[in-house]
Amino acid sequence: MTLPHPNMDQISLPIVLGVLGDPTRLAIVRYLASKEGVPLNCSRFLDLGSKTNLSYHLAKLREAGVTRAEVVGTNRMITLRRADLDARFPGLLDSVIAAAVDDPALPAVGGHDLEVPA
Amino acid sequence: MTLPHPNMDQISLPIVLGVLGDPTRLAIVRYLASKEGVPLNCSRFLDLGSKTNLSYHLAKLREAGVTRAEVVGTNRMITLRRADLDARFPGLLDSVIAAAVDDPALPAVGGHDLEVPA
DNA sequence: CCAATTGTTCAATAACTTTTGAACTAAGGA
DNA sequence: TCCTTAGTTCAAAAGTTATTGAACAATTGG
Repeated sequence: MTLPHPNMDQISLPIVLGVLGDPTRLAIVRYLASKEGVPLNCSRFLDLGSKTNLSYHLAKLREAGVTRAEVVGTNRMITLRRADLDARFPGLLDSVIAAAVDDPALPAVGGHDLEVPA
Repeated sequence: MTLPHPNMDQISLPIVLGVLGDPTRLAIVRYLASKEGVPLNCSRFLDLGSKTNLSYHLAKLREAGVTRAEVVGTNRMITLRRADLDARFPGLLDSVIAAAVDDPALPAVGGHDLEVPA
């Protein structure tokens, strides 16, 4: 019931960079960073692709050690592994996120903010 | 006689990350960083692969905007585009290089330091 | 001019990555 | 229990990337 994650010292620089070298995954990371602290479930990202495709990209991010996925009922709550990444590769995540925030070519998540109903 | 390079505003974050997401190319960048200021020709990197394969990887780095290649006689002198990368993605190159320096899994360049003969 | 040096290009192949749809599992609510 | 919601797995197809060797081009030095 818990999903496999690398532990901190198993996180590899080339693998992390390779995984981040994809617009869909960079958009996921950017969105996670913009909602840091809030755990988000997978369907939050459906703007970026089909359910199956997101399952694939989210697995890549998790297996690389970029995100953590917690199983909560039928949901998987996704968070950035910021502390681990900062410890392993100081400054890397911050600079990637800062650059991603400014990148108009990346696809966007959101629009249909279902919260705050009335 | 001059090779094609993207100009600074054409350098793309996902492409740069993708290109750096390869151990051979990361090793090239790490070595360039360790010799910053010194322009190096391609054969400096032959420890990392065949001539043909290096030509491929060096072209990837150049086309992504990570390196600059100047034609000098029959040599191509390779340098990191540090100023451009720092301006476009502040902190990114520094954090990647710092992490690469500490990565024992990356292949190494050097050993046969031909300089300083006697 | 000839030969050596430096690096590129080309075509082939091998190996990986991305995307898709259909089928599936697992939990939760009516 | 049955239905819905959330997400995974699998296999196939499509696309991309990495690696190789042989052939090529350009410059330099003898």
